[in-house]
Amino acid sequence: MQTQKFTMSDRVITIKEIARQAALSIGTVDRVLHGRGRFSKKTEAKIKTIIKNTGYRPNIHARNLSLQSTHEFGVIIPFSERDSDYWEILQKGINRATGELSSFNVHRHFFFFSRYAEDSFKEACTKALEKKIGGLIIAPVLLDACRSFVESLPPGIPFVYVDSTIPGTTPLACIGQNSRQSGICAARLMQMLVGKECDVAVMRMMPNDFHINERVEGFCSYAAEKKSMRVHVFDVNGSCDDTVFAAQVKSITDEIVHCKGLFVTNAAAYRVVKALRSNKCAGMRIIGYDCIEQNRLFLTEGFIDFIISQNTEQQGYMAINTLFRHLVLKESCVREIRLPIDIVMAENVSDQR
Amino acid sequence: MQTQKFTMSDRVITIKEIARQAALSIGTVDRVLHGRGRFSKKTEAKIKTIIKNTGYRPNIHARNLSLQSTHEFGVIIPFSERDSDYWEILQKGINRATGELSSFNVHRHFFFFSRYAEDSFKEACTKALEKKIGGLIIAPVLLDACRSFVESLPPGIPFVYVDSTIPGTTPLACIGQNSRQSGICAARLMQMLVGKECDVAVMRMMPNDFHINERVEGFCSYAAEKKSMRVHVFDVNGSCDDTVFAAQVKSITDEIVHCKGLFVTNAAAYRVVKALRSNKCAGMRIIGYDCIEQNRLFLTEGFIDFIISQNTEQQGYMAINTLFRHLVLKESCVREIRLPIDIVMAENVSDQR
DNA sequence: CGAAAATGCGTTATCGTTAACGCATTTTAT
DNA sequence: ATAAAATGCGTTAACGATAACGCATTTTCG
Repeated sequence: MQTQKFTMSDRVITIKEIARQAALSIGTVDRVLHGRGRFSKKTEAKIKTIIKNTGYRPNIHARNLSLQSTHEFGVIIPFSERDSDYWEILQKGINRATGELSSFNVHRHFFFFSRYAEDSFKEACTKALEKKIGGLIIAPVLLDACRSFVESLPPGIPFVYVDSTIPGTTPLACIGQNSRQSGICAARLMQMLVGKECDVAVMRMMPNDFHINERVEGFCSYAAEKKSMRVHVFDVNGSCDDTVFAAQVKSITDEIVHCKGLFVTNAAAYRVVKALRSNKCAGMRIIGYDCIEQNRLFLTEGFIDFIISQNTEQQGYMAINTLFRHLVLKESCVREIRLPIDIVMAENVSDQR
Repeated sequence: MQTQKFTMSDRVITIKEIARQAALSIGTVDRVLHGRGRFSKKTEAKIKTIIKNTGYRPNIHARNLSLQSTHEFGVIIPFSERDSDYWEILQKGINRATGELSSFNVHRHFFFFSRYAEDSFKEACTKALEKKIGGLIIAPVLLDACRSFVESLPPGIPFVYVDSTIPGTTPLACIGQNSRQSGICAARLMQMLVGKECDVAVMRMMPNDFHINERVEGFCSYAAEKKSMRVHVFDVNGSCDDTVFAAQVKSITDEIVHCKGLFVTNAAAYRVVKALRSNKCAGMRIIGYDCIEQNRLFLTEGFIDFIISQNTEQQGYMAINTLFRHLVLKESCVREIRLPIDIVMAENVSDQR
């Protein structure tokens, strides 16, 4: 036998059982449970007491069977521009999760915006609301626009932040990584690569958002504290095409040529490698972010030494899962999920997601 | 509205719908679906055709509601002995998964055995079968005993391997890590720590199972290929108490004192650190395995440089999840799950599971 | 040949939750 | 004062899958 029926002694508490104990009908119990009115204060108290004492938990199967409902989740994230293939990985995790939950009729709808245009964000939000969505996953990269959106959100629509968070707002959960600590990790690894008493360059990718600043700060503070590497920070605009990008990199080549290492503060490490390739910076150690395909390739080929992974796929997966547990299973959830800082190199990239 | 009812156009295929198309009753359809006899070849063919064409998938909620069943999973793993606190982490993952699945009445039952006693393994297996279990999670550390057990298993009881696998057997899935590759990772990291042209020691923990041999092999082959470190392998018995263990380590101190690094091939790194502490091996770089509490502590305190994590917690989680998806949701699953090789150091240990 | 067994099917109650509906009372408004 | 509205409850039909039960036919076998 693969399964066992409940025995009598198991005492599963159902609505019927509550109704029996309260000497009322299941209809009344149901109305109290859902606060749909048509009951007296006295009955409400009586039933709620029984619910507490028995630890009643509704049967999800019966609920879902009865409700016959689909669950539509909205996902408001930047679309993949040149400097943010990153978001594609998040989509993968979201798709994996919704795939696993297809039996529950969970569906996701993407609403993309441009990180550089607040209006496109607002438009994405409007479209999401039009879709009669049950919950939202939001990448709060545009702080102000996002804040005013979530504050205007009708109550009862929960939202989960991925990537970062906005203080003072009330998400169901926020899922992210400790950016400053990841910068510290990068510095530690860099120091191992180049040894102490070296010059290293940091490419602060512009526009420098919250994460990027934190990463730079973490990196620099480690170097300062350990009195090891001399850090030189350069600002590079990442929102341009490859030619312009390469030109930018080339223009600072002379200043970084004496550096033994280079820390690229976002997923653009592969672009830097391409730009440097034909140059005199051969042998320079490179640490970057995010396990996107191009970075993986350069890792295995030895052009990039380390990639710090944000576990983005897992972030997407957990975001959907959090909404699911809250909305479908009606369970409580963890409010803050910190994902580990994954260290990826040529030798362990293959099994990395 | 958080949810939407199906519209007419959605065309959800139910048993009733199949019965209608076949001009039969739902009872007959059900009997065909479950192969419970009492139907003609002709009706069987007719119904199976419709099922294929429509892509019918049973509604899990209705099924589970109707079956009113609990799902009992057996977990056959070594108990935590001195040298394998490792298995406690697996338990954590298993408990996390079963916690999340409590709404589905999924329960796990642990059956522990000693890695050093085949009889205790057989006893654990017998007890598991007595419990009328629907599926099994097995740590196949005792190859022969395990092989003959799974071959004698009544068909219909699926089993999932964690930690490693046994060729030639037919598990539902096997979940593990590429041990050899993890040894290569360790070697790469070690080389970064000590530089080339160094002596390093490997503590091959005995009894040396499959994983441990693979790790050693990976480590040595990297060193040989890169023509970098000179590797010295020492066998150390891990299945003894701290005093005896320390004595063993002490007895080889003279031979390893010139080594700049030490690679401990299982979770016992913290024991080695303790044994070396009062000794002359200060400053020796240490790389070990598994994120157990004692190793985490020594990481943060700087006595251990790197821990290769097998993601054991996740292994436990995925094992339960695999059984769940197969037995409860009746979904197909991935046969081989390779978990990433996680690199843990002081700077990223805190967010690591 | 005739009783017993097997075959091929339909009908129905059940699982727990939901929500529409119905029906007395009681309260509110004109 | 009286119609209209609100209150407080019970009843019931879904939702889809399952499996027990029943009832004709047909087959098997002594």
